[in-house]
Amino acid sequence: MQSFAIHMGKYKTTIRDIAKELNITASTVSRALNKHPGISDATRKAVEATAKRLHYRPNHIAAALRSGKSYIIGVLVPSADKSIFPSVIRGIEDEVNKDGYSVIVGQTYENPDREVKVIETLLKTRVDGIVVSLAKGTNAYRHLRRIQAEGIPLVLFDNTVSDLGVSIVKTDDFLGAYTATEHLIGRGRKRIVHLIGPRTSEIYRERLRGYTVALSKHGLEMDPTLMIDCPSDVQAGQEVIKGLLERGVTFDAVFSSSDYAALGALQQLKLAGKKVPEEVALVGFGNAPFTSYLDPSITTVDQNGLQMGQCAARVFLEQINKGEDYIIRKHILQPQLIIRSSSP
Amino acid sequence: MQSFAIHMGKYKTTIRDIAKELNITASTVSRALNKHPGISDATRKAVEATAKRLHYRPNHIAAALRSGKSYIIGVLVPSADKSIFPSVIRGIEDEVNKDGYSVIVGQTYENPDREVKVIETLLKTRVDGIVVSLAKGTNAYRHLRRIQAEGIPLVLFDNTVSDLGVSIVKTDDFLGAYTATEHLIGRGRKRIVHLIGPRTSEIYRERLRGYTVALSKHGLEMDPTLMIDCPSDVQAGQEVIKGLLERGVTFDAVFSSSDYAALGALQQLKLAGKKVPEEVALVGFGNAPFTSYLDPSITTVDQNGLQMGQCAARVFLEQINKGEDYIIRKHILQPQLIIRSSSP
DNA sequence: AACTTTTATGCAATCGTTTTTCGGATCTTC
DNA sequence: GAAGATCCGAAAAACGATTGCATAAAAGTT
Repeated sequence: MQSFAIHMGKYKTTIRDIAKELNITASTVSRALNKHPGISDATRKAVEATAKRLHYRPNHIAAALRSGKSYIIGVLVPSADKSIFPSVIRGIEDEVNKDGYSVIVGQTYENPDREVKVIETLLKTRVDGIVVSLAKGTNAYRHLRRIQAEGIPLVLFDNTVSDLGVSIVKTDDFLGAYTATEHLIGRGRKRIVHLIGPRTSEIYRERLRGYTVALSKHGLEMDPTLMIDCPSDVQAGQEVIKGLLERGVTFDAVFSSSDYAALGALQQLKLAGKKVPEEVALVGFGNAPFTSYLDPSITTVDQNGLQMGQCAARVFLEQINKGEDYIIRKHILQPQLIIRSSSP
Repeated sequence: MQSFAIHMGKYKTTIRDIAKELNITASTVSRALNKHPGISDATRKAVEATAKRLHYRPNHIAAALRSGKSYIIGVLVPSADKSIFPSVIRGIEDEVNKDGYSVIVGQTYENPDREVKVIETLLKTRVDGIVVSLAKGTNAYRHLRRIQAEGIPLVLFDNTVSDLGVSIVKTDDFLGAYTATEHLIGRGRKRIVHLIGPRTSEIYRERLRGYTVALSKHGLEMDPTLMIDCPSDVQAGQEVIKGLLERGVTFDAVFSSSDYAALGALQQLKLAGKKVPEEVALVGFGNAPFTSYLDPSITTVDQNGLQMGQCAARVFLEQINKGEDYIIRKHILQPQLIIRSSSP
């Protein structure tokens, strides 16, 4: 039977099999395998040896059921392949893997309804914690409260909501935008267009605030015709800039709240024969990989997704380990302005 | 107790609670919830109603333990944020979500040892299937055989290995490379450099073959000095082209086995004052997002990651549903040449 | 009315662990 | 050599669902 089992591989050896082999009980095997104190070195070694010999593979599911810990955490992002999210996910994975956790990634595709649904399936899977960057359109928070109510550690990152009594890790969007705008002002630009992202999300409201505060601090006029709502994609950036040029609006710089819109802006400016950076300087936000490849390469604000992910993971692990009385943390990460050819 | 429970949220209601409430047994509740035949409509409705009222949430873990199905599948890729993998993952997710599966993504970072380890943890998690794109350096397949031995559906995609008796979904790399090379020849190019990717992976061997067959088919000389091994990253592309230019090698086109190396090549050519495409035409492989943003935008071979993901997912689902006697499938997807400014 | 069949539910075992409780050795210590 | 103390390990009860088998009631058949 046994060698048959090994050959077929279908039969799974359990701790009971190990126990039978050694004439001890399953409980002893369990404790030996988990290095509990109160098990002699001799039996522990024996158990480990036969476990190896029988190709024992622990059944996480059974362990999860009994102990109530699945060692899986859910990470919910708008899109796993956009913006900083790939790096964030990697950062989280790297960090939690060390403690034996696996990661299930869910994507909302910026759809609030899907956000609710995916969280529901994560809860059914009995994940040990949930790390979320909200969809841009999310404005109700029942699903998040439910997570809290279940007593499951919840960490928000990047696109967050403040007044929920939950741990948060995010970029200092205000500071990033402020620094970027000030940089343009320092280069002598007076009429700076700002492409505002979807105001439903705190991120873009903060970036807008950074822009306006920088202007007023330096005594520059705040012209509403230069502050334009613009989704975070290439096409939208193109259209907005095209509209400005057609209407004959004059401007000498563009600060876009996203790299994608900045790219669209760049394309449209080149098309219209405007020299970048000579006639119009350009700054994006996010340090997307392509920004450094463009011609000219574009100045942008780096958010360090890897670090954000690691930080979020550590906050999560802290909550897990502290249990009931964990402390709610707010980590505001410093963004960094990366100056490139579009605003030298 | 109950209202307290609802408020605290910590107490999880189980099927037993529902059963007690209705004076029936847990088995009936289970069957009602799973829409088994042989449960009257009346009790099914009643069960569903009280389930809702008590905020019942099925415990996937318990179900998984008993039924042996976790409804989780593992997807293993070199890096979730590179090349076609983001799209592939999305494609897989979209498809398997429909059937109630969740996805755990593992990353190998192109490290064969890590590949073995991650597969081991996926097996411990008792995933219902594993979908893998091999790391470039992988050349032993014990870990894959183990998956097969356990009787767990395995699907390889993109970077695969043929002689393992396992389902495969991949791009026709030969055809892609052949088409790309022929395209350059058709534009009158005679001395075409080929940047060969890591030959440990079948992908790059096939692309090389496509290149050579196209040359010989059109009676062009096969010059070894133009066929250069080159890792798939920007810097390597830069270095190789720089070396060629310094050594005074003449060439009028570059066909790179990866977009990243192509990008490096482009940068170096521009730096050296070579006009692209006039003096040197350029074709990449993979249709990475940035290729269309560059100046000039570069011609490349699109692999349609989304489709590949969906296809892999469907193959997997088919295996799951067929059970023991599933058929091994090989899907070879047609790549598409996308002609842009770098080789108009 | 006495059967067979169908339908709807209950009973109890099971999945593979973890964990609490408890009992029996072995070892101190006076 | 007896009373504790100390260690190891056994027994058994969970965890929350699924499922084969049994069975009672209802329905159908002649």
